[in-house]
Amino acid sequence: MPELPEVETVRRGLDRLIVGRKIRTVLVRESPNSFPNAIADVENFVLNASVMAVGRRGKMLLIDLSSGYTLMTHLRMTGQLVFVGYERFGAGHPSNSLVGRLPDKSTRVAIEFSDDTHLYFNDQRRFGFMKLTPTAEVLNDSFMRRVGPEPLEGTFTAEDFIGRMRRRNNTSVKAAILDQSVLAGVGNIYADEALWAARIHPATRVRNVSDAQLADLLAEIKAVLTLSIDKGGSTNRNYVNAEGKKGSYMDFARVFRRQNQPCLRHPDVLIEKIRVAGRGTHICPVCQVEVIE
DNA sequence: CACTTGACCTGTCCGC
DNA sequence: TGCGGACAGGTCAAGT
Repeated sequence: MPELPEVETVRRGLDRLIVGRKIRTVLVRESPNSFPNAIADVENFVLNASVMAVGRRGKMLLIDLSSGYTLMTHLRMTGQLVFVGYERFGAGHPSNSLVGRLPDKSTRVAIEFSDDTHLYFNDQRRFGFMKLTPTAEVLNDSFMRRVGPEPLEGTFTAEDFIGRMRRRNNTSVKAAILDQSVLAGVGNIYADEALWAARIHPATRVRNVSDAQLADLLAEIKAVLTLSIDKGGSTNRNYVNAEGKKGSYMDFARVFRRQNQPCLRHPDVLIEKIRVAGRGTHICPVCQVEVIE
């Protein structure tokens, strides 16, 4: 599921909902990925610790605890982090809502806070993980060492982006912007959206994209990520925020999952779905023409 | 080294 | 209904 806007939406929700709460119990369901740490570490460094801050780097969530440890959490394709407070007992919450049904069969980790509220890590496909790392060693994590700049930070310039893209001159421009070491946070949805906006065919080799086009592409990446954060992210299938609610960006999507619907620039032309870089890819065949040298 | 492909899992959808 | 296959928001380990 989650790309930068979805992970940032979850982060903002958790920042509001769990900071300051103290962990009373942690239940880990058998899973190859969640909590590979020794149980003793969980008991020593998670139980009775309080949540100090919730950060994000690319698609990685960083839940800092008062014990000096961080819960590094990656949602991968279908992960969810949902806080359940007291509302499940209150009026106005339909019993069939996700919040009302948690935990469920895809719950991998259940954290109970000392005030009887809960945080559930749900993950249908079990690609995601939650792992305990000393906060001082978070930056040594292999993902953290390799991940590229945050696209929405002002210090990330077009020159930086062009330089990083040029190292991937021989691959498709879509594969390049999906590469988290080039820049952080772009996934399949926003790659397609930004490439349509910049009028670049996703299969075009980077070497055949001009510097001016790359600068334009970065501007469109920033614009689409910003818009999506504003809409609470995209719910294509499973994504929900920290309150179990869906995002609305898909109502604004211009190409993603709009195959066989008209291009917003060319009402007579239908969006096509093709395969690029091993991923389902949506294009307007008129706006986006592959440049082959 | 750069680049591509398959694997990791579970669930859903589509065609027969 | 049932069954097989393709596909799904990400990343990494192998392969070429």
